[in-house]
This record gives sequence, structure tokens and C-alpha cells, in this order.
Amino acid sequence: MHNIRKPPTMADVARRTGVSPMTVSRAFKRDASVSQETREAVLRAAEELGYVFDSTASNLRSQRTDFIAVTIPSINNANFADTVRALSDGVSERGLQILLGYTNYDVQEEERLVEQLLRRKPEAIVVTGGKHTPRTRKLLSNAGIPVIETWDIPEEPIGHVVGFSNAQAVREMVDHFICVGYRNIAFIGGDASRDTRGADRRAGFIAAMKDHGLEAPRLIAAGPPPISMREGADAMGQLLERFPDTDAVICVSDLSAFGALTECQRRGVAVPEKIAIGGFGDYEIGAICVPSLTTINAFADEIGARTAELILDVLDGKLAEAGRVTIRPDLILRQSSR
Amino acid sequence: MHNIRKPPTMADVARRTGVSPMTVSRAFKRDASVSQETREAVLRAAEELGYVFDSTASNLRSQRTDFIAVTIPSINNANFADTVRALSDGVSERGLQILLGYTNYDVQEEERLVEQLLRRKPEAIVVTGGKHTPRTRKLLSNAGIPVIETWDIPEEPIGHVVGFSNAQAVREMVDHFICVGYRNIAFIGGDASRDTRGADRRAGFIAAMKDHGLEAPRLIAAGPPPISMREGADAMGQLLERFPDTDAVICVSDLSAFGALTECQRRGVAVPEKIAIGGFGDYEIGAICVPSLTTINAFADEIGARTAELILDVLDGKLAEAGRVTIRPDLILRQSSR
DNA sequence: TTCGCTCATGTTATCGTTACCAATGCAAGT
DNA sequence: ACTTGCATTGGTAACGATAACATGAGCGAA
Repeated sequence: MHNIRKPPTMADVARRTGVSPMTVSRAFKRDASVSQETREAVLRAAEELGYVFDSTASNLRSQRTDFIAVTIPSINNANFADTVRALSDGVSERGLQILLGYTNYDVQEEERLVEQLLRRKPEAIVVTGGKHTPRTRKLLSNAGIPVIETWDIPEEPIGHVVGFSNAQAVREMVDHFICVGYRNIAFIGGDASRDTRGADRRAGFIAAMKDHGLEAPRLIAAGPPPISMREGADAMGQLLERFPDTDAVICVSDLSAFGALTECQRRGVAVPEKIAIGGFGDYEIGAICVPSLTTINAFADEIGARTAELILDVLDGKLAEAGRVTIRPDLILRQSSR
Repeated sequence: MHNIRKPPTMADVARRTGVSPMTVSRAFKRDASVSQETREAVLRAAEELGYVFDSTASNLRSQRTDFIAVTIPSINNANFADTVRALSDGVSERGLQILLGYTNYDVQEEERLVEQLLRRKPEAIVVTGGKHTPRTRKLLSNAGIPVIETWDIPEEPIGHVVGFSNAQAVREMVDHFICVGYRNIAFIGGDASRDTRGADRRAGFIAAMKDHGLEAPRLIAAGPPPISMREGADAMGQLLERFPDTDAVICVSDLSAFGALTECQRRGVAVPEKIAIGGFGDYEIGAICVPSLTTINAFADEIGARTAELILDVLDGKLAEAGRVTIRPDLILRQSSR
């Protein structure tokens, strides 16, 4: 068993190539000044030895990790996944790697996660949402790295922001629904406390109704976030029983909207003739299902892409003050509503 | 501006507390032997100074990163997300953190990704699938850490395996379909080359048909993987036009199956009366949509959970030889088929 | 020729923590 | 009293790369 020996280091590669360790180090960097032939010789020797570059040592000495820390509420959500993918693609060409964690829509969990992530010394940290515990805020503020809050317009931003107003987005749907004649409009969401974006959407709904002189008694809380298709279906069942005169319903996401739609199908309630349905997030399902879902496109991928651009600019020192990128969500009218 | 000073280190915390740096180090470990009062004093001083533990230094000196590297084909797939979440939950209680990357269903991309991940010196690496480039195999074999292949039963496993036979799972659906009387069965999948699990499912379909003495000419390739709802709908359109006598179709995933279902709805083709549909993966949508989808539950979350257990066992030295955890997928009969 | 400049490479010290070993104090056992 | 053992703490060196600086060769311009 000759495999017990320790893995080779740069010193081993240097010895084999007949150069100094420093030259080996340079050969592994893209831009470093090494002659073509030396680099090739070094890389060949490295390959022969089975040498694998050790980031941990590099990280410590250079005080760079090339990590971008990212927190999302859930790893099982296509919207956040889109954002992370675009963000990852945007920064990877500069050799930056995403270090991802999820909070389960819980600010305490977020606090633990942020602390854990900061220990890894990322170059920047991206958090989803603008509501945090005081300690999370403090940790982020003192981290000495760019902080980007996304998917929201925080009242008191910590650093940079790439987001949109959830309340305003829903308001536009309410305006449209009222404009085309719906009056008894309901809202299906999760229990308000945890999912702050969901809570903002509900608040936007209530405020918009009020501005049109309408009450908003039809609020269905479908359980702890994240609520998905099953909860949407259950909530629609409740809604149809408790408020049979409802003529439209706005759901906190396309997933719950689709669940609500299927419940109507099971009960033989015509959509949109008997009841209209609106979703949020422009998930793929809303474009494909029959009838297709009226929804709001929040441009999840653009949030990721713009966040990536912002990070690169900040790291390049091209951005002096705090960035404020505001995304303007789009109302998409489809078959599930007039 | 007094923030220019360097961030505090353990030495600063030690000085403030009146102990040695070694004691500070111990205070930050769960199990280390430090007196209760010393630990509290250290942590208090750390909090006052705004000290943040530096993993990069710890990683180098202790030769432990507490990373578990994971590669998945796509970050936008609920099945893989389920696996990653269960895996993450399973290892996080031991302080292990997932370092995630995605390959876009491309083995070359996987090779780059694996190399990048190995540089971070993870404690173990989990890859999705059992087909890799020769260099990827070599990198994984020589990494000196546990390697776990998942979501597949590789012909020549590199190390441990937590998976199932994609071909066998589809075979069971074919057997059932034939048993209840379907004969003109089609298969909708992506172009074979990239998504190896999808290719295995298609191969399993063809082999199963052959075993029943049936040809399998109804193969619709819906484009480059990953294929989703849109591609499923397009493929169903093609299928209905090219093979109008098809009485059942098996789709490479529930997403394409749902897309296919919606195309039937748009064309007024009754499911399952005119054509039956089977999916794969037991996504939430298949349980909720109308009609609900017959599918195969591959227990994505269990794959993650069992992988986590396996990793902990191996790291504890409780597992001498290579682990072979075989998941047995479940055929779930729902409304979209007899 | 000589100066100045660029390019390629080498030398030295260091990033911040912790493995390893040593030392101390105190309680219990002989 | 003396040993034994455990709990707690400290000192020193090292993990493996690279920042910072130094060196030498080559080459064109004055």
C-alpha cells in the first residue's frame, strides 16, 4: 500500500519540474507572468504527480476565497433557483463560486446561516429579503464585504439592493382585476409571520383593495410557508365554502394558484368564468397549464444576473456608493382571468 | 474612519480575555475541554470585539474543511433539490456544509466542476449519476476522500453508491401498462446523449417492450435535456400527429408528462380514456393535477438522507468497504392511466 | 557602451488557526 | 504523605500557498 503517503504539494511539483514553488504557484494562475514552456512543464508535472491545487492554503495566504455567499429561503423553489443560477453563471466567469445556504423562511435560521457563511470569508454575501434579526444586521454590516439584499425593497438597506416591491406588484394585479370588473376578490397566502415577501404581497393586496374602496375580508391563510400546490388546493376549497360569491382570487405564488385551479377543476367550478385566478412568479407551470395562469413575472433570473453584475462592479471598485437596482415586475394576462 | 483596521483575530480575543490563543480556539469548539466560565468569557470578549471565526485558517491547519461537495445536473429540478435538502439536513447536525455545483447535464462540465470542488478539499464528494469522463473518474479515485455516486447504479462504481436502476423502474411501469392492456406505448424523452438517467429510462423502456414481444417505434426526442413541461407538450403534439393510434405514453419525468397532459387537454384528447400518461419522479404536480399522474417515486429525499448517513458512517470509520444502498422505486398508479 | 525597462524567476516571511506536547492544580485513592 | 488521574491551560511549530520584494537576463534607445 503505497497510497498512504501524503498528497503532493506545490513543493513536490516544483522539485519535479526543477523550478521554485513560487513559479509553480504562478503557473496555476491565469494571468501570472510565467513563460509558456515553464507553465506547460509545471502543469505536466502536476498532472503526473496527481497534484491537486489546495485552495485552503491559497485562501489563507491571499485572504481571498472567491466565494460568494448566498442565502435563499428554500432550495426547492424554482424562482429562487432561477436567481441563484443566473447569479452563479454571472460570477463564475470570474472564478467566483456560490456558497449556498437556505433559511427555511426563518430569520433565526438565517442568523445562524449568515454567521456560518461569514466564517468562510466570502467576497460578498447575497441575502434574500430585507427583514433580518438585529444580530444578522450587525453581522452583515461589520463583515467588511459587500452585502446585497434581493427580492425586496428593504426599508433600511444594509448595503446594496437588487429587488422589487412585492406589495406594488400585487397592487397592479388588483388594479387590473378591479378594472375589468371583479369585486369580490380573495387572497390566498401562508400564515403571515414567516414569509415576509408573502406578507408584503398580502399587505399590498389589502392596501390596494382599500384604495378602491373595497374591504378585503377574503383572506385565506393556508398554513406555514412555503405554501405550495396542495395548500393552494385546500385554501381554494375553504374559499369556495366560506365565500361562495368570490369572483376572483389572487394567490401568493403560481404554485398555490395552480393548486387552487385544480381544486376548481375537481369541483367543476369554471375558471375564469365563475372565478378568476391570479398567481405570482411566472413559474413554468402557469404558462403551460389549462387554462394558463395570469401572473406576475418578477424576473427572478434578472435579479440574479443584475446581482452578479453589481458584485463584479463593487469588487472592481467601479461602484462607490450603495447600488439600488429596482426590478419592475410585469403583469402577465393569461386565460385564468379576464 | 476607524474601520480600516484589520479584523480582530483569536490573538486579540485572547489578549482581551486574558488567556492564550489556544484557549480561545478551544472555546470555539463544541467538545473541547475548557471550563464553562472561561468559555463564556472568551465568547463575550469575541462578541464585544466583533470577532468572526476564520474558517480559512482553521481549514488549513486542521486539514478539515467540513465541506461535503455535491454535484447535481440542474439546480432547477425539484427531484435533485429534494435530494440535496435531505443530504444537507442529514450532515448539517455534524457541522458539515454542502458545497453545491451543477453540471448542466454535461460530463465535460462535470469534470471542470469536480476539479474545482476538489481544490476546496471537501471531506467527501457526492456526484449525481454513474457516467463520467475518464479524467473525472481519475480525479475522484485519487482524491483520497469518500466518493458517492447517486441516482444510478453504475456499472463500475468508483466508491460508494446510493441509487436505483432507472431502466428497471421504467420497466415496471411498462409491465403494468401492458398488463392492463396498453400495447401502442410511446416514450417521450430528451435527446439521448446528455441526460444519462433519461437515456437509461428510454433504454429500459425499449428493453421492456422487447421482452413483451413488442416493437418500440414511438420514441419522441424532445430536444436537449433537461426537458420540461413545454417540451413535453410539444412532444405530445408530435406524437399525436405521427402515431395517432398510441394508447399510452411514458415520459422521462413528471414535468414532461404534465406538459403532455396539457397538450391533450388543449386538443380535447381524453386522458386516460383515449391515451394514458405515465411520468417519473413523483413531483408534487403529478399528485395535484387533474387528472393526477401515474408515476414512479424514486424517493429523491431518501437518496439524500441515506447518502448523509453513509457519509457520516464512513467519516466515523464505521464502514470498511464500499457502501451499496439500493433504493427501490415505487410505481404509483393514479388517474392518468388504468 | 550604458542606461532603463520589461519579463521571468527566486527568496523570505507570513496568513490565523490548531495539533502536539507539556505543565499545572486539585481531588481522590492507597 | 504520595501517587494517580482528570480537567484545564499554555507554548511552539506547522498547515501549504503566495505577497512583497529582489534578482538577473535580454533588448532597444541614447
